[in-house]
Amino acid sequence: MEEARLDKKEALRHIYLFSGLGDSDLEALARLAVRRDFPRDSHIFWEGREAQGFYILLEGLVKLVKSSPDGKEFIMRLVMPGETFGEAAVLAEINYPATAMALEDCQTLFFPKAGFLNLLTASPKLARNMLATMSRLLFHLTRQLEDLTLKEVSSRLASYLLERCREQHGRVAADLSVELPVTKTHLAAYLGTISETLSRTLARLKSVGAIQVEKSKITIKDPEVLKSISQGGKS
Amino acid sequence: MEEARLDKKEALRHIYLFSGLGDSDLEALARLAVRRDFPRDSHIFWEGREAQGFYILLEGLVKLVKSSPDGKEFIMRLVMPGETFGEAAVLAEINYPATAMALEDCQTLFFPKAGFLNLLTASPKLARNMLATMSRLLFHLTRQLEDLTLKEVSSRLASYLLERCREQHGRVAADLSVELPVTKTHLAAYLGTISETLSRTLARLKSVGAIQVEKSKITIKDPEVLKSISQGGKS
DNA sequence: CGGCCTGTTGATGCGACTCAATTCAGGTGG
DNA sequence: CCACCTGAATTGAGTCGCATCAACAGGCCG
Repeated sequence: MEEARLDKKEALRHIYLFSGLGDSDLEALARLAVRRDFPRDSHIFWEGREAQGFYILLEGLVKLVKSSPDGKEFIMRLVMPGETFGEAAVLAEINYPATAMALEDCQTLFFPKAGFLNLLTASPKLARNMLATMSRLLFHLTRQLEDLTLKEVSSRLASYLLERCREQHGRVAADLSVELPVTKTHLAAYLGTISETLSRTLARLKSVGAIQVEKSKITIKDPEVLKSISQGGKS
Repeated sequence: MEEARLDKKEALRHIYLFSGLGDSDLEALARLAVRRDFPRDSHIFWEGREAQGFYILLEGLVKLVKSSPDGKEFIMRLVMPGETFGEAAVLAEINYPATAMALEDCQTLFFPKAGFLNLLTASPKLARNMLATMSRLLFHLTRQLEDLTLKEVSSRLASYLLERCREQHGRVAADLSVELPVTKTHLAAYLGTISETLSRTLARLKSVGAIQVEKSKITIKDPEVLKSISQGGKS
């Protein structure tokens, strides 16, 4: 038991949300955290349900989705290891705004609402980190909103590829490759479209020499063209 | 000067973000706040600029917009008196995510970033309020994202009307009227469309007997039909 | 009166979703 | 090892929603 808690504490140290916290805070968080694992394709929480707490993803891949009555679904966010999800619902009296589902086998830490709120009032640093985290989320959502309303699919795809490239290599240049973290069908749902359209759009980008596609690895051949398309230039 | 500060302090008491704060916190906030007024059609801040601080709208109407190179614009949010805007950029090291513009003559209070961050660490209650505010913003944005990706214009319009009705009357029923806070062109930009399409959609809702339109006052005639349309039922 | 802005209505075209058929890859079991 | 099945990806044809372009009516104000 002691060992397990120490492990948890060390793991927490490397989570962005908890960076810079003192030992006593980390210890309290470790005591609070509950290990919860989810098999592939299982649901972690449902949109509209009362929030019990939030999660940190240790290992695996999670999608946060909105779905419409007639079966279509939109992926709000893909959660990668080290990131948190379900935070928003903990802090206001609101329900989970989306459904969370494990796309791979997942290991998470769960933080119950009440206990976490206590820690939050006790630790100004934690509160600051939380505010920063939520600000970045907000920023991300505004970007998505902008893209969906003002840009067409080819622009959104180009933006996505450039962003991923920057994230994976720190820069954008010719012949750098981007590995898609999910299937193309999922990517389509993330970009607010459907797999058929994504397929056609990828083919179009390939035909103008902007990219090269093999399986789920996409290689950027012409960054300039891609940038121009991402800014709304017609493809 | 003393009088002015006392006035400011009293005004702050009724802002949601500051509710439940102690006198000393309010006083510090009042000392920090700077009165800034903006004439109609003037810009308050620009997307992409470094955030200096955030604002509380005391009087007037503000739109937060994203605009594309080719002139189209999308209204992220309409800010009403008592609400804050520009908060997100203060807490993470990010720039303003949208442009703020006064749609009417506006009176605001401005809170410089550095000073506010100090207060934030000193007052757990303020931090909690801030987190709750941002959570609600996040919730609102996720709803917008959902609507834009999964619903068509008629559904979005119906949702908007129902929401406004609930907000203005506390309930939804036949013969309740909704007063649009902005021009129809602005509403169109808020719903992610253009004025022509909005005009046609309103006409269609009117022709099926769901609503009645006079100037900027819209009366709900058939709540059931409206609800059905808002959930994606074809109009 | 003559601009100017808002709103409405019509005709047209484009982007993207739908439906359907086919191919392909991965995994399973005989 | 091959036959089989399932889900993913691709491609084509048809349709629809909505943006675009254009013309015009009404209200407001200098």
